[in-house]
Amino acid sequence: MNDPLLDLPGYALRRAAGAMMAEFSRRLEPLGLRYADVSALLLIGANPTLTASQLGRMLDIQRANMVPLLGRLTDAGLITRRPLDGKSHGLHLTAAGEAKLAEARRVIEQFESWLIAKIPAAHRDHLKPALDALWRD
Amino acid sequence: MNDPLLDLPGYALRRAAGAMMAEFSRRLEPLGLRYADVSALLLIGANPTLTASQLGRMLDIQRANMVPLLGRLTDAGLITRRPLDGKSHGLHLTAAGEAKLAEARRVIEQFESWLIAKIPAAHRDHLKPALDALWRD
DNA sequence: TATTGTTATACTCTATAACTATA
DNA sequence: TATAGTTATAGAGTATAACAATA
Repeated sequence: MNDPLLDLPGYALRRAAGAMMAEFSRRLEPLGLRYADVSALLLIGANPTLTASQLGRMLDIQRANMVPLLGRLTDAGLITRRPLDGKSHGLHLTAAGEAKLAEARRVIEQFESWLIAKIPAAHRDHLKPALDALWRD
Repeated sequence: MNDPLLDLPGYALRRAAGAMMAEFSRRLEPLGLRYADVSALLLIGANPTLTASQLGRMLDIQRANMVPLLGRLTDAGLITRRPLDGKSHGLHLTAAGEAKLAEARRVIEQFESWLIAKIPAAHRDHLKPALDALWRD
């Protein structure tokens, strides 16, 4: 079977990302979290009083789509919202949120190690800078 | 603003893939194609008499989800289906499909060159093998 | 028995427009 | 005027179960 897609870096990028995110989601399932939830928890934990809009900009998620995400985390008792002024609300981890984030950090650490280990040593240190050039520049 | 996500290769992979697929989709828009359409056209063009199930396995798309995709390509007059036996159908490009694929190939070529050019030269040759290790092994 | 093509369905993710209230 | 938070909605992508017909 002839597969011309296998020569294309762009296609490899999409398939690799899909495979890795599927694996990451599988590892997060026991925690009852999706990967968007984890990235939000990480940023809220690292930046107390972050607002929903700021968080959305950092994650490149539309304001409107933050609503169900933050609602989910709030319903799960992982975050609270405290008014900063009349229109903004600061996001904060609850004790349960801190605990869940600690669990998530362990999953992340193991997942990232596993991901890196899959890459042949000769190419390993080049992946992160190459990827960063594709989305941060 | 503190962003611990920026240290994670897995996060960079997801964001890079998202950014690149968004750009690729933008470039395909004038052709009236999505990237799944293009990958299907490429594989059908390279493998006459490929069946829908075989194509789905190569693209890692469920059989059921091939139906709307191939229906779209058929409605656009880009492919035809000819019975191979009582239950399988071989997929073939029409003349319009060949022409559209030729256009798509030019878009792909320019896009892939642009993508590669974004990567610092020192890391450039390492990206494809690193990505392949993540989804093909 | 396994596979092909298909229908139906549901869930996730993403994008846009519009509204209210506040800065 | 611009921004924050929200609602509603629609489009994609993806996953599962089930079915009839055929290998």
